[in-house]
Amino acid sequence: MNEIPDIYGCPLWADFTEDELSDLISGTRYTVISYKKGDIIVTQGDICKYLYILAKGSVRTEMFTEEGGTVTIANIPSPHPLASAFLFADNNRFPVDVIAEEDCAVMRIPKDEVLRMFTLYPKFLSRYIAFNSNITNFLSSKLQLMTIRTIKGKLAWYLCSLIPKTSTATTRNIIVKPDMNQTELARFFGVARPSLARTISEMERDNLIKTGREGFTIINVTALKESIQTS
Amino acid sequence: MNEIPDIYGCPLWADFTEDELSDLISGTRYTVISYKKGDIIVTQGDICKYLYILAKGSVRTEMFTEEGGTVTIANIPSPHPLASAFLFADNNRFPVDVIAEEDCAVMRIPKDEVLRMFTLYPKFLSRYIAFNSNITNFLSSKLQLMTIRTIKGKLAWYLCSLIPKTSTATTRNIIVKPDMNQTELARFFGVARPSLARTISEMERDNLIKTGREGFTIINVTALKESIQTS
DNA sequence: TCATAAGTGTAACAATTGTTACAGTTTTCG
DNA sequence: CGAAAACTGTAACAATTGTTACACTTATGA
Repeated sequence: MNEIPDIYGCPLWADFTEDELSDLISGTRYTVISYKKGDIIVTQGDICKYLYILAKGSVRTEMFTEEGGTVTIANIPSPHPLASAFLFADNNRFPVDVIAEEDCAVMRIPKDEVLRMFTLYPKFLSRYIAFNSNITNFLSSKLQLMTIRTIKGKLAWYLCSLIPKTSTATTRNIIVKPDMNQTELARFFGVARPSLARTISEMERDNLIKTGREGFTIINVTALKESIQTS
Repeated sequence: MNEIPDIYGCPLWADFTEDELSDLISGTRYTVISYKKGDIIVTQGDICKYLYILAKGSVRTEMFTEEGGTVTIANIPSPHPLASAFLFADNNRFPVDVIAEEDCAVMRIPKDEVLRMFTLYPKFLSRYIAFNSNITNFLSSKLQLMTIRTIKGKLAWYLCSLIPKTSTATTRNIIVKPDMNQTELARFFGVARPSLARTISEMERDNLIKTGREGFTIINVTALKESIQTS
């Protein structure tokens, strides 16, 4: 395990004790491959026969990280699985290139070994499924947001999603506070920052919301929800 | 099994023989619940403790329940799993309401039973993982498309994705043929049909592509790829 | 074959968002 | 505290896309 020290934090065995992990790894057939900065690790169209775990370095790709990962061509840092969703998909080809952004070490576990690990370590199976499920959930909500056409709709959707469940439908003047500032919110929505600011002003003018240091105040939940338009 | 005839075609056991499926189902603890049209099957925020398989009817998922403020996300036909990605996710709460679009029958398998089925039927496990992986891949490519801002970029991305792998980067005049007409393509891109037609005209005018009965002719692959902008 | 439906090309105008620039406010940190 | 940085509000203008309408072409089926 000394050769691959960085994989401890990998979400696939995040909740394992050191002994469990040691047990899991030592009984598994795998290879570790090093890449120089700029090397192509996998090419678009390659068939995915291994579970790839980035142990060192970072790679450049258009894939998604587990949570908060953006659509952009982003650096996936180690330790992180690289292609967990392609290994068992019916179409198991990489849709993108994966390129070493710096010197990398990649742990490569054959598909049948992964299946064996599933049967021997139910906890690993759970984590694997949970990991992919998390990605699905992240992508779903991201896609939901993207299908809303207008900035007004996106903001309304987002603010509504922040309403505590204890509120009733008729509650007025609900205060919600995003954990992002306006600039981050604009990037999250995929819109230009001044455009978001303009929309906020308009919604304030139309008495849908109020803004202040405490966050956003939703004046009329029903009216706000009605301003969500998906097409 | 007579009570739940429609689940045969469920993708989770699409490749099972009738005997295998019979074996799988008969040894499993589950309940079948009927809903009338309009019934709420699950509510946003509910913790997902079961694998839900829609055996009869169809459902729609909505983001918000209050009258007037509903946004339909998707219609799901039977037989289809309803929440396979939420059952094992770290945040295992439904993000949406699920409402019966017509009279429905839902097969409900407890989480621990699903785990037991995984260990007893590796084939079922494979299908379950494949199913979720397929969803992830579908969502990824959909989201990738949605993040391209311009119609020109979307079309360029799509046409490039249709280029056969045998073509080299320098090949010119590649003919690709979408399996959708212009109207369907516009809906696929999430844009208005006349807007797509206008963009096609502009790209023809700019000598990026040609159109004809045989499909699209990509005049210059490199130039086309450069017109993909993700922002 | 011919009437009808479906699909496509185009134009004028409206609506929305992006871009750029700048001023005012708030936060951070030496 | 006070300067610098980060953040926010706003405006003018450009770019893109949506909406609506209509003519034309192609496919379909009685």
